[in-house]
Amino acid sequence: MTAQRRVVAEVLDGEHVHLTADEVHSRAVDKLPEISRATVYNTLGELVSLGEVLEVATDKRAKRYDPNAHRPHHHLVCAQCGAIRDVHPTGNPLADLPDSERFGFAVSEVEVTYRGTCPNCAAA
Amino acid sequence: MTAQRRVVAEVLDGEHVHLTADEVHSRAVDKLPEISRATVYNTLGELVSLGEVLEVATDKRAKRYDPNAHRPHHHLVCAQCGAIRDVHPTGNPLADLPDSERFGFAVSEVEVTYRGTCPNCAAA
DNA sequence: AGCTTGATTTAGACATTGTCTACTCTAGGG
DNA sequence: CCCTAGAGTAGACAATGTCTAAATCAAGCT
Ligand SMILES: [Mn+2]
Ligand SMILES: [Mn+2]
Ligand SMILES: [Zn+2]
Ligand SMILES: [Zn+2]
Repeated sequence: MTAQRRVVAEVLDGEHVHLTADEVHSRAVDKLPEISRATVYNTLGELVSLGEVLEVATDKRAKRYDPNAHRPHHHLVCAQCGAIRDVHPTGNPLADLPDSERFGFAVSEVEVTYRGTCPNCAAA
Repeated sequence: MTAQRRVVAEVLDGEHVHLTADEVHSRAVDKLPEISRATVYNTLGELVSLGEVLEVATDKRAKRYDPNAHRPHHHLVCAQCGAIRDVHPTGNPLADLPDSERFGFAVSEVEVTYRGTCPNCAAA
C-alpha cells in the first residue's frame, strides 16, 4: 500500500460515487500533487481486476469507476447534468429474457440504466 | 440525398447492426472510396438527431450506431467477441423501480444490457 | 548504515475516438 | 453560364486511454 494507492482509494470512498479516471486524478492531485495520470489509470485497472471497483458506461464518453462493487445495483442517470444514483430495482431482469430471445447465449449478467431528469434540473 | 449519405444508409441497413463510426466509415469506403471520416460522423449525427438511428454504449469504448430505432429493444452482448443481438424482454423494467428508489427523478427511459457468451465463443 | 534488487511511479509518446474549422466542390436557381 | 448555399473534405485539435523507458522507492541483506 503506497501513498498513491491510498489516495486513489480515498477519492473513491463513499456512496453514489461514479467518477471518471480524470476526475479521480484531479481529486487525487489535490491530496498528493505529484501523483501521475499513469498511476491513477494503473491503480484503477488493478482495483477493477481485484473486483473492488466496477467500470460503468452510463455516459457514452469516459468510463466511470464505481467503488460499490459488493452490493449489486443499477443506475439512475440525469440526462441533463449527468448525476448518477445507485438504485435497487425489484424483480430479476434475467427472468424477463425468454429462451427464444437468448440466441443460444449463456447469459450471466444484466446492466440496467434508468434515465430521466433529476430534481435539481427539473427545478431549473 | 447525396451519394455519401446513401452509402452510409446502405451500410447501416439490416438486422442486429451495431457498428462503430469507424466500422461504418471503413465499409462506406469499400463502396465509395473518397468518402471522408468527417462526412460519416456528420451523417451519423444527423441520423441520430432525426431519430432514424440510435447511439448505444454496449461496449465501454466507441459508440455504436443502431438503425433499429423504430422498434424499442434491448441488447445481448457476448463478453468475448462483442457480438450484439437485439432482444425483446418481457415485462417493463420501469415498473420495477419503486418510488423510494427514484430520488425525485422523473424517469423516462430504461436501457437493459444482457451480457454472456455467444454460441460461437462457447464452442471455441 | 550502505547496497542490491524488484516493484512502483513518472513523464511523455503514442493510439483511438470524436469534434471542429477552413477550404473545396457541386447542384440548382437565376 | 454565374452565384450561392449546402455538402464534403483534409487535417488540426481535443478527450480518453495505453504503453514504454527511465527514475524512484521500499525492503531485505550484509
Ligand atoms: Mn453505482
Ligand atoms: Mn439494437
Ligand atoms: Zn440533473
Ligand atoms: Zn462471442
